[in-house]
Amino acid sequence: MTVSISSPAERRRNKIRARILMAAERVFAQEGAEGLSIRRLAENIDYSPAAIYKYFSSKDELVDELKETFFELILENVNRIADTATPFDERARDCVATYVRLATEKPFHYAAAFAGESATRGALVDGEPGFDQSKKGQAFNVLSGMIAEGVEIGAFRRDIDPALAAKSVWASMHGLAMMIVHIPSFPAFRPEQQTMAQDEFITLHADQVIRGLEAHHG
Amino acid sequence: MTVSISSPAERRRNKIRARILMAAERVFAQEGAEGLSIRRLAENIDYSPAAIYKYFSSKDELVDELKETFFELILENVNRIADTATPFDERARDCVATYVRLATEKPFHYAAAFAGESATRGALVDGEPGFDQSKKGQAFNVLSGMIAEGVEIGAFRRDIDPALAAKSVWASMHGLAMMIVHIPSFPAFRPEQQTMAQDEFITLHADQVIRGLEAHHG
DNA sequence: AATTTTGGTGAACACTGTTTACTTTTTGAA
DNA sequence: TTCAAAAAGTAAACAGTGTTCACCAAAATT
Repeated sequence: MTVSISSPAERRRNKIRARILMAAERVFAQEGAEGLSIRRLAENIDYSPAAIYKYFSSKDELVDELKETFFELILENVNRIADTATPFDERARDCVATYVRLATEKPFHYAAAFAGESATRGALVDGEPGFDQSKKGQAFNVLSGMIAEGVEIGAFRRDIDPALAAKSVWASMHGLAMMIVHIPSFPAFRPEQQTMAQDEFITLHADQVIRGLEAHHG
Repeated sequence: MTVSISSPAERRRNKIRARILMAAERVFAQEGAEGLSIRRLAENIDYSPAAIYKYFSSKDELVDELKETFFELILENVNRIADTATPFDERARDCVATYVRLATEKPFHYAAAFAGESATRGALVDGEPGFDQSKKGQAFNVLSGMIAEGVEIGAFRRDIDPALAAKSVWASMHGLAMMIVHIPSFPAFRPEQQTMAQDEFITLHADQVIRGLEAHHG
């Protein structure tokens, strides 16, 4: 980590950049990428639309920064849980559940974080250059590490390849997250249960996913 | 099923509707919803943009029909496999794997089928009115039925609620499908393995998901 | 045969992201 | 402190988008 010495000009610039991002964050969180228009954004901060382009080369770049910040939040939370002293199984389930819960709290961020990927730069597979640097990549590594631990201590099947299994688990998490994001009432059975059932269901799903990894010493 | 007797006028109308849908399907399959513009579409079939609106009330409605047709394909395939005489476990895994494979073959269709949901009409949860009529709903019911069968014959844990478990399994399938759709190289480790690894991985994932349901008689 | 309904159109509305040419402000150096 | 160069900001336009409206022609109904 290098502490970059910044000139006053630079600091001023970053301040405005941050102000743009803050305004963008507000409307993006509530209306998503389509609802966030450069013109509206510019008006919110009393600038002309063209001014935005002095700070961001495109709308995509701007949104990319919102997404990265969001995944930073996910990473922090997952990391914190992974370092806990609680029993292994509980920790694992907690990670999965937390990931999904955070995703559902900022549905637009989460959906956009994956949707835009193929369009822009090379994306989200380990081995890909820069993957380990991205917040998403780091989150994956935490998951992968936890699974490796599970295999070592004998909680998980011995024949599991942690990197492979991590991808499978991630896919399962991702699926539930996307379901809830796209269908807010998921997985409601009856309307009155909605939110309660959702939290319970996340735990159930996490359980199910982890169970698929567990070793069964008869 | 009522056989609707159609007047010549009606038949002509349906023919043109179908022609529009076909042209739309072509570009949608390759460029997605954003790439499909009413103006381009109109030009392809030598109509004026406004003409489209005599057949579809909006672009969303047009795209909705493409999505429904796509899920019809998924339903047919899954149904066929579910009715097979092969061993239960194999059938279950096959269903999951096939679902994911079809999704990845028409990535735009699949992604759009879920993305648009929250915006348009009420969506994709059993109990919701019209769910059982939609192709998606029917596919869900097949899955749910298969799990119920698994519980009955003792292949799956006795404490499983089929409707709940089906949602969890679906979420897991959905997750892998979306991962592959959004990140075509997923889950590649090294570039040269890409497509082979993808098919293998789908099977691995399906295995993992089903394993989470299985009973373990020690 | 007259009338109503349907099919089709060109032009416009209200948006979108982005670029260009231009002006003002700020900065760094002579 | 003056002066050139760089940065910040803007209005206007470009090239798109989905959609609507007024209008006309053709087909279907009465």
